[in-house]
Amino acid sequence: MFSPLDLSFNHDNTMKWTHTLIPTLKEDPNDAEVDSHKLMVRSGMIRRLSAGVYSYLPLGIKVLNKVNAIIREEMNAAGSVEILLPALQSLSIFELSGRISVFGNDLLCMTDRHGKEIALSPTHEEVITDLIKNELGSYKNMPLILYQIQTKFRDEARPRFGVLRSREFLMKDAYSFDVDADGLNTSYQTMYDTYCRILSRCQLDYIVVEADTGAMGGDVSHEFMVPNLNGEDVIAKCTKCDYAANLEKAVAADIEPEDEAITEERKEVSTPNICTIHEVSSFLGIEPRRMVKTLFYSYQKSHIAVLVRGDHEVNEAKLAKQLSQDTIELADEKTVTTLTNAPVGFAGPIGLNIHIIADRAVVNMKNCVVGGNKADTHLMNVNFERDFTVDQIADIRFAVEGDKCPKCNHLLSISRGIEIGHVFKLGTRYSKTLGAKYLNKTGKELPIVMGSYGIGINRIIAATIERSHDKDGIVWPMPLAPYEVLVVPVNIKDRSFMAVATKIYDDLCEEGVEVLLDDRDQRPGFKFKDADLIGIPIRITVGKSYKERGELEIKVRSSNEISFSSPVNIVPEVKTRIQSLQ
RNA sequence: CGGGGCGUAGCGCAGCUUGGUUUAGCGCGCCUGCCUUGGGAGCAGGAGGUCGGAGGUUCGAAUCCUCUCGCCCCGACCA
Repeated sequence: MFSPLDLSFNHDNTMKWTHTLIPTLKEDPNDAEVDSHKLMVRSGMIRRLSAGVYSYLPLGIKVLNKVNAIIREEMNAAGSVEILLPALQSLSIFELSGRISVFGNDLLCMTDRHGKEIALSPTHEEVITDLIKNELGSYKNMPLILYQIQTKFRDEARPRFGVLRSREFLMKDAYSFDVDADGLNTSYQTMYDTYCRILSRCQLDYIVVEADTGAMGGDVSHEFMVPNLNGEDVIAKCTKCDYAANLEKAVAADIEPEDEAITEERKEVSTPNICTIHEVSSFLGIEPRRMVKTLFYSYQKSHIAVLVRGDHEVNEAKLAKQLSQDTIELADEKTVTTLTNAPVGFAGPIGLNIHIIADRAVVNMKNCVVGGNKADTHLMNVNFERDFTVDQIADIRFAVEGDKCPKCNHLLSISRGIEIGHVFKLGTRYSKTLGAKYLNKTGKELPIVMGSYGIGINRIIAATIERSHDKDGIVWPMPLAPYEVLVVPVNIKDRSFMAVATKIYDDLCEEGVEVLLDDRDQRPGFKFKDADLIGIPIRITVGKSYKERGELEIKVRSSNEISFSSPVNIVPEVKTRIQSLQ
C-alpha cells in the first residue's frame, strides 16, 4: 500500500485508482431518468448538490477539460481570442438592453450590501458589448472574435435530465464584431465551420438546423443538434434534401387546395356540450383535418382571432412574429365568451368583429366545420371567401408529420434532439441599445455589427454518453475519454502481476499516454464491471494470459475486440490503437 | 406556476393502510478477520439512523392531523 503522501507514482497524465476518487455505484440513482444522467452518477463523474446543481468529481472534470481543450484549440485556430468576463453583473446593464423581461425568472438576481441589484449572468451579450464599446472605436480594430469558457446561471423553471438542463452550467460563448453585414456573414461562417470541427472532433453525430432567435434577438440563427429521443428540442428534417429546422421555426410547404366542389349550402348543426375538436370530430363523424380551430389571443389589451386546421397547432412564436409582438397569450375564458357570445368551444370565424388571422392551410380547405358562435352549435359545409373572410393569411402553425419540405416538397420527418450549440447573427441589436459604435474610413459613426456563438460544454458530455453507451456503461470516444488506457492487474497480491502492471503504467506515462491503474484490492469481476462502467477506451489486463503465456490482454471497449501483446511490445501496440481511435 | 409522486444508514428500498413485541429492518457499500482471485464471491464479527424539519392528536407516533423544507415526474416556460 502507498500512503497518501507517496505520490511518486502519479504523473500529470496518470493516476492510480486508490489515490483518486472514483466512487462508482452499482445501482441507478433514484432521481435520474435518462441514461446519461444515471451513468454520470454511477461512474462517479458527478454528484448532485441541489436541483440542477452538480459537483464534478475527478473523472468528470477530466472529461470537461478534454472538451475545453478541443474547443480552445479550434477557437484559437479560427482566429478568435480567449477572454474571461465576470459572472457577476449589474442588473442595470440588462435594463439597457431590455432583456430583464425576456429572461424573467430565469435571471438569478440578488441585492448586494449597498442595495444594488446584481445578477449572475445567464449569458454575456450585454457585458461584452459594454466592454468593447470603449475599446473598439475604429474600423481598424475589426473583425474581431472573442470567446470565453464561463459558468452561466439560469434559474430554470424545471431543471432536469442531470447535466442536460441545469441551473449552473459551463458554456463556451463567443462574440464577433464586424463593421458591416458582409463582415458578420464571414465571421458567422467561420464560427459555423468551427463548431462543425469541434463536434466532429468530439465524435458526435450532429445536424445543423435553422432556429428561432428567441431571447437573443437578431435574425439568422442555427442550432447544432445531437439527435436523441431524450432531447428537449423537436426538429423537422427533410427526408430528401438538406432542409432541417427547429420546429419553432420550421415551415411546411403550402398544402395543395382541396379538390372538392363547393355545392352544399352551409348548414347549422346542434352539438350539445360538444366542445373540443376531438369531441366534435367523433360526434359528427368528420376528421379533425376537415375542421377549423378558432382561437383567441391577447396582446397589448387587444384581441385577435386565430384560425388553424383542426389537426394543427398554433405556433405562438410564429404568430407573435406576424403580429410584431414579443409576447402574446391565449385569451382567457371571459374574453372568449364575450367575443363569441357563446361558451368556450363554439367559436368560429363567421360573424366575428375582430381582426382574424388564418394559417395558410385554412384557406385551402373546402366544406369544413367551424364553431357557430352560439352555444351548442357548429356549422358544416363552410367555405373560405363564400362564408367568411380573414384579415391576414400567414404561416402560424407547427409543421407536423406528413407535411412537405418547403425547399423540395419531399416528406418532412419530425424527430427530437439535444441542442449543443447555437449561433446567432445579432446584427446591431446590442450595439444600438448599449451604444457600441465605431468610426468608419470616412469618419462616419456606425453601430458595430455583432454575432453570438454558444456551445454547452456539459451538454456535449451528456449527449456523448446518450449516444455512446451500452448496458454495462459508458463507451467513451477516445478524444473525450478521461483516460486513454486502463491497466487492470486482476490480483494486486500477485507480485508478478503488479510488477508488470506498474511497469506498463510507467512506460505509457513516459510516452505521454493518459493511463489509470486499477490498483484496488478487488476481485477481477468487480474491476471489470467498473472498467466497463467508466468506459475507458482501452483496457490492458494483467492476468490469466500473462500467467500462462506471458502475454497481456488488450481489450477495446467500443468493439469488445481482444488481442494480446508481449510486455515489450505493449507500448507501441497501445499507441497504435489510441491513434486509430482518435 | 398548475397537476401527480417521493423523503426511513453512504446508495437502493421495506415497514405507514389498521399507532404499541421493532431495542426501526433488508440488500448493496463500509470496517475487522478468515478465505477467495477472469465478470459486481463466501463465512464470521462490527460500525453507521434526530425515520427531512416544526407543531399537534395520544398514555404511546416512522405510522394519524396541520404547516414547512427538499427532491423527482407530467404540463406551462425556456440561451
